[in-house]
Amino acid sequence: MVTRKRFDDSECPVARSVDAIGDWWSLLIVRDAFDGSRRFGEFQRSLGVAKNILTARLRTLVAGGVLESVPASDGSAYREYVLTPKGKSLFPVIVALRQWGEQNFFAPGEEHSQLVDRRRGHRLRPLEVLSSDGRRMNPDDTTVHKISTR
Amino acid sequence: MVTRKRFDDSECPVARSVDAIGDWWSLLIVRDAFDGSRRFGEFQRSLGVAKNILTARLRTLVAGGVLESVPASDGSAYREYVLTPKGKSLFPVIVALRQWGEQNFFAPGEEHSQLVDRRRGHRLRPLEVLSSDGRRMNPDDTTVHKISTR
DNA sequence: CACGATGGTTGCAACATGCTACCAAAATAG
DNA sequence: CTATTTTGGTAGCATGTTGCAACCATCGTG
Repeated sequence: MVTRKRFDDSECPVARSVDAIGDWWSLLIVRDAFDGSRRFGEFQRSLGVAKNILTARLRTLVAGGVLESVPASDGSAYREYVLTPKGKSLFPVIVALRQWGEQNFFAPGEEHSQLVDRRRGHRLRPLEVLSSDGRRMNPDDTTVHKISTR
Repeated sequence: MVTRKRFDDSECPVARSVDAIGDWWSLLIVRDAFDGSRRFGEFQRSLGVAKNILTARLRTLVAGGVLESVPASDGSAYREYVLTPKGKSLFPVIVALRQWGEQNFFAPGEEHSQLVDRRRGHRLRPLEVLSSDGRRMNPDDTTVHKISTR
């Protein structure tokens, strides 16, 4: 169980997100789910994580509505873990992490896995933070309003 | 010290990113840095984290090139922690986490902090994953190429 | 029905985290 | 200049989390 820390009461969406997926394994499980892993054993082999930890993480991800447990697609009696819509909406998070890693942890020319447009095989455009009227936003161009009623 | 796990050898950029910032506190420290926190005490009060843990996290973030320690901007003898260019390039990651949190962890109308365009005070446009030719990409529209020479 | 594969659970050792107390240097008040 | 407070840490210890290995029940297959 990932114990909920001190931010139960937090009004910061980042803190709530981190609370839901912000540990080492959860994010990688979600990444594997995007890459097509569905079965317990697939995640376990792909990640090399201890089985009890994987059990716990899958449970919290299901409890958090990121994954759901469904009957196996091949008709067997086993179950599979698939992304919910909420889980799929993590796509920009995973892409952002991937692009940051590509830019910062690989020497030029060093090999690494790569996320591409399935139809054309091209790399994706780097994510851009845009204002509501489409201007590119750097960190300094933004500020946090502490409270809003939306 | 955040012990490096089993992915030293990984070719996946997501894993390397998670290894650098993928624990509960590091991401929140980076978020606070984007929001203007610079001093040890600022981070500590804002996050409520134990001081020894904060010390360790700041050290690993500095060692990882995400933050750097500079002389205090007010001329005092203390030091401050500021984002490096590598750290600033985490902006889309933080924004993605924030938007995911906003969409999924708050009831409609519930109050929460909000990141806005400083000039106009408007909310930011939701991040979009785009192909190199500008088509919007859903998870199913993409695939992972295991290796590339870039 | 026997046997391997799958998907776990359990117990324990090692490690990371959080809390409290402590401390030295820097700033500040008098 | 001295006393006190603030800042930015360390140190020690209790607790929580993780990783590993062993075990086990169910499923699928021959």
